[in-house]
Amino acid sequence: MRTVMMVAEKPSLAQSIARILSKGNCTSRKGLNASCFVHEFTGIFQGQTVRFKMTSVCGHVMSLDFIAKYNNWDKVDPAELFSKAPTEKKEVNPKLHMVKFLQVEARGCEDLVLWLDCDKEGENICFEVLEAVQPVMKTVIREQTVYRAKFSSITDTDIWKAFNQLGEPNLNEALSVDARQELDLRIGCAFTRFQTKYFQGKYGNLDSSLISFGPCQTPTLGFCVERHDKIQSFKPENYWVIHAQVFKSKDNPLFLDWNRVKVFDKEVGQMFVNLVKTSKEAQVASVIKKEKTKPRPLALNTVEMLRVGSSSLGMGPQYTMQVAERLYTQGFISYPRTETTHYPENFDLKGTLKQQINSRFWGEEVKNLLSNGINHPKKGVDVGDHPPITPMHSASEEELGSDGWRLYEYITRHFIATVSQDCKYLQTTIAFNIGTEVFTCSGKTLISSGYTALMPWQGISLEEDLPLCGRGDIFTVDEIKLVEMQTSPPDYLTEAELITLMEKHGIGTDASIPVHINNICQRNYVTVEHGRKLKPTNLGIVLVHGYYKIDAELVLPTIRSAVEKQLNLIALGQAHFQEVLQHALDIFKRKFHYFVDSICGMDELMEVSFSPIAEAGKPMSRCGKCRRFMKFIQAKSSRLHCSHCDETYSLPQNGAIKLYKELRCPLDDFELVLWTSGTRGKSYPLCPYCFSNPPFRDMKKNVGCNECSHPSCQHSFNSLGIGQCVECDSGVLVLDPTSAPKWKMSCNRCNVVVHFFEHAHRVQVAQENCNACDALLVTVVFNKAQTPLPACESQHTGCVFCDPVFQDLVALKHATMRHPMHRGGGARRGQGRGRGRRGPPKKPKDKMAELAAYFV
DNA sequence: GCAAGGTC
Repeated sequence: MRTVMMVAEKPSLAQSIARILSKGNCTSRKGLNASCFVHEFTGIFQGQTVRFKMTSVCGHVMSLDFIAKYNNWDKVDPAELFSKAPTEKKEVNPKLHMVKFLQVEARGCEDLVLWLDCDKEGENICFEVLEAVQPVMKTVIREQTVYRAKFSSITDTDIWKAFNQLGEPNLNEALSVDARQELDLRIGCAFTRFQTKYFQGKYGNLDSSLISFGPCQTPTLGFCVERHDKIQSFKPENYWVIHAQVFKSKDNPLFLDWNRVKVFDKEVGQMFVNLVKTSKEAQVASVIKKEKTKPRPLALNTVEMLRVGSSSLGMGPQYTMQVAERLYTQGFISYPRTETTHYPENFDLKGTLKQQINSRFWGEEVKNLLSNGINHPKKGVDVGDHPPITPMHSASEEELGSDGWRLYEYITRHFIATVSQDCKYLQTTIAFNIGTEVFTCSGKTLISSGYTALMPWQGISLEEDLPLCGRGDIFTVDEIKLVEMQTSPPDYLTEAELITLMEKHGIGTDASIPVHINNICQRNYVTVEHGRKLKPTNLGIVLVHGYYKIDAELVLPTIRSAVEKQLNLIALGQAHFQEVLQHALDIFKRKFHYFVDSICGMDELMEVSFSPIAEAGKPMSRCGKCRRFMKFIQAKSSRLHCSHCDETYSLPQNGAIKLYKELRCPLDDFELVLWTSGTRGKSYPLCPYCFSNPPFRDMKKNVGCNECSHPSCQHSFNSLGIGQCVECDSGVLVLDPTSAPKWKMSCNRCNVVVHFFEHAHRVQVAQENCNACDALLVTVVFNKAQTPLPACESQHTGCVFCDPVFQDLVALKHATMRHPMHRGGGARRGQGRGRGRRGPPKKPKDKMAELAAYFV
């Protein structure tokens, strides 16, 4: 039978669409990557009975990157990233084997129906899918075999409509996304690498190890700094108001507001006070009663949820999304990433409501709504992506956990509020004439609380009851005074305000806004203060002021919208992909060169907040080139700096660094340093030069002497390696010569640490191998008086893994069980991830012979 | 190590 393959953007949509098209009659199975499902059913396609296979991807299949050699920060000039550096598409998540999965499922299919989300990104993913599956699909001679389904919501009507009006994927829209990806990659990486390297090499106490730049994150930071500048430049101003107090009966005084509100001149204020004081009476000029409405909220979309999460629940946007994601995958709420604020026409409002009928918190309101009739939701915007966020299932706090419950509670209350009545209240305003001036006071009385019963934090604050009175009534003036006040500065931006600004200027999307905000926090450009207000750091301020000084467009929110306008021309078929891309790259390349040439402008600002690298840090190890002391700089990313050679050498992070006995690397003469991790007590020496410039082809970057394959150096794993790691596949257990008297060997790849021979006087790796397991033998020397060795021997040479004499002196514990020597005989019982038989232990080989071919 | 965009 002819098979039709259909692909959606995510597993949940594949399921929904399959359920609709198969009328609930499909069989489902897991795909080979365990994330995606395949739903199969029989149906009619182009008047023929066919087999449908509905599956999905997980967002983008591919992502763009430079080819590997252009990802070396030390060897590539960032300017090359604008044109010279080739890019390639890589699988977003190689572990998912998405291409393979799609190919396995598509093999033999005759037709492909693309059900990706109906936006430009979705269109782009269509072609990613297409490229993966087309080579394996069955070739048939037919006018069209690839179809695009365009749906505006996930409802039976819309899905069937889309199915019956299949079109074709839009290449231009997909290309506009390709162009956006390439621009973002080239521009972002070029600026980020240049800034990072430039400032890292120049300032010692920078508090970020990465000085990133991006067309979304930089304007986001810009908003925060803009507010900071407003606060800084704020000049308080004095102003004066008249406070008036009147009464009808003395025990019920009324405080009135002046109709002119305030004046900025004290003399003028005093003049008005004098005019007012001519009268001892206040005459009621009018009493106006108005019925007012506070409207129920629109259906909930992502950004509104993020705003409320931040402002009312105290949860940051990134965290709110994590919690929402969990609620969604557990089936408690609908899909949490949507811009839509309008329920689809056939949305089951009552059904959704009924699920909440037994809640002890809002069950009563729900019952009332169901028996008295629900209100029509307000008309919102339907962007055609996903329905608004609603509860899908009743839940309890115990099931969801504290934050999960708080978010669920909000989403549910919000949903019920959207089908509740508006809040209605009566506003009474009494106007008084006192002398020549008019004063008012107003009060509110509730007519019906409506939806605010569910969202009490939005309830109107009721003021004191006003006295009953009518036009012409006379009150006694109790007090008139001129009060001096001061204008106050604005406060730092709250996350909620920032989200609003980003949304308004089109910076990021519902899904990426939290990521950008999180980025500027992680890079230490802003800190989150009390009340989730974002306060820029010195670094953040200097960067933004620097951009303003050099090229303000780099930080203005228009940077994105201008580019997007151009990209849209590609999508509309009015401009060619290459033309637009080249044009934009050209502009940004020039901007980049201008920025590089003008960087001293930013330096002038940096110097105020940060100290030059030459002044920072303390002398530690000697440079192999000039034999002078290099300085150890500990700020954010620790490194060594040689002020004489003006070179900076990076070091491993998250641990302590100290000089290693003034020992030197035999290759470059640099003095070795010792890295010690705090928690696991692992340590290894490293050469500051080799760490960034691996001397051997098989040595990775950023590793210590314990992974160095130098054939004879006393610190390399050739000299100190004992045997294959008991846990990982590629590591070697290396003796830690600094660990005495609590001797240990640790894996040079993973976290395994093996303690042995406590209190031994000396532990040395011998030349011979163990006959049984091929590991190198170890010679241990104990103090004669306290030796744990049999027959008061003070010295013994044997295999750490196999020698019975050593058995009680090596704390191999569970790790032992997986060593080749101890395999079999049930010893591995309960040891979890069995890997099956492995090859013989990798003993450190003698590489002397290979040396010539080896050196780079 | 870098961007922004999908999604898990």
